[in-house]
Amino acid sequence: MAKKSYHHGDLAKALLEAAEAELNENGLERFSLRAVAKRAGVSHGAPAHHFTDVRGLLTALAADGYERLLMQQTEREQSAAATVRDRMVASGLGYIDFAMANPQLFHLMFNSSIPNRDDERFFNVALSVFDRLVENTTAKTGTNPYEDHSSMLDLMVSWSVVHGLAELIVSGRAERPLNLSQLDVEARDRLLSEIIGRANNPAA
Amino acid sequence: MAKKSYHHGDLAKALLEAAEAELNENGLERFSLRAVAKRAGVSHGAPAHHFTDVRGLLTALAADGYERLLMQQTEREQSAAATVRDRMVASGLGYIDFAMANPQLFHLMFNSSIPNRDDERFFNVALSVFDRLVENTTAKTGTNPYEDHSSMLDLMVSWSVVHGLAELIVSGRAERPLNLSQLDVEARDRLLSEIIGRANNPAA
DNA sequence: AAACAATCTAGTCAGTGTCAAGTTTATATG
DNA sequence: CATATAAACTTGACACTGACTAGATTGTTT
Repeated sequence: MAKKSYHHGDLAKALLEAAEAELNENGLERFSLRAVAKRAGVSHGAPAHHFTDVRGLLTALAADGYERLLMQQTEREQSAAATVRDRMVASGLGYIDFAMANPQLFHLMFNSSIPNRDDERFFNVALSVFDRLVENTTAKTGTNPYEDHSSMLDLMVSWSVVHGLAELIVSGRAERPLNLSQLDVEARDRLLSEIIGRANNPAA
Repeated sequence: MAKKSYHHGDLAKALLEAAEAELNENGLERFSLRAVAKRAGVSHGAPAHHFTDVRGLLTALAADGYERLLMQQTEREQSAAATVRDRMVASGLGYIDFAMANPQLFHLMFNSSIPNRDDERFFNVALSVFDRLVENTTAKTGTNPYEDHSSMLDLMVSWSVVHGLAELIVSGRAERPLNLSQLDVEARDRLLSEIIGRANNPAA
């Protein structure tokens, strides 16, 4: 805990926090490992002892992101869970919540080739996000997507519309059609729920 | 045309081609302006005279990408245009075609903050991609999305599912659920059409 | 033929990530 | 308790990056 000692105490954690702060301030494209080290009050060579290289650090940060994404979905599902279909929509809103609250981290997790997908923790936590989608789809369609092709197509409809919405919002492309920035939280939720809901309609 | 002369002839074009080749080989995250210059057979300072800086070069390349995206959509629409709804799906398939054929360029266009969106050509050509979506939606719903809120929601459903699908495919995340790599072109088209079609169903 | 502008080269600068070697501290072992 | 060993951290070097400057070369205009 002592800040002046040669050994930091919990540098790994401090580096992760510094990395996220740097990410939010400068974006992934201007991300600098040396700036992270400086922010954590440590020399530029120090991070290597905890994360090997910049890829290792950002892989760990991205894995943390997936855990928080899952939490955000859980929160939404629990607070607004009535029907199975409502829970599906709520899960999607949690996904979009996370993206809007952590755009740079979302970008690192989904649009970057920097995180090492073979990293065990990254792989497992990313898979559990997909697993949740499989569970919700199973509850909605009554069949396991892995066993029923049509159910898997429904899963991809749900995932695609939510992920696409998140991407279009985060990149600013949804602003022109939806004017999200001028809406309060409730109106925004209703709007996004309506879009997700329309995409998830049963076949006509 | 003479390669040995001091003046290149059409260095701007050559740089764009070299940039795309570099992009495809190394990806956006390892993209190097100096490597582009070397590939074009020119010194590392030369590109500045045509594109100011690396951002200018990649903005121009991204703008080219939007033009080609539009062409790919037009091709699909013309070859498979029966009903209005079919044309909508075809337009989406063109979008995905482009993404799969040019994953790195797609990434530059949609997931990067490098291109300057205030650049006039970039802005206009990106807008015309959206305009086409507005036109198709108008034809499908019978009302202009800018005037009818419900029509705009339909537009966002269409765009989100197609863009989301493209992102999930390009990033490799659709492989586990869909096994696209093991399908031939026709089967893949049928599969993607089915997903896009389901999302665009009229309200139940 | 001469002036001028456009094009391109070459050198320099601050900044990047990684690597190797050395220093300091914590921990385990006798 | 002393000492050996491992872990944590610093420092300096290296090749590379994009941008900037000054100067050399060429095409165009007058």
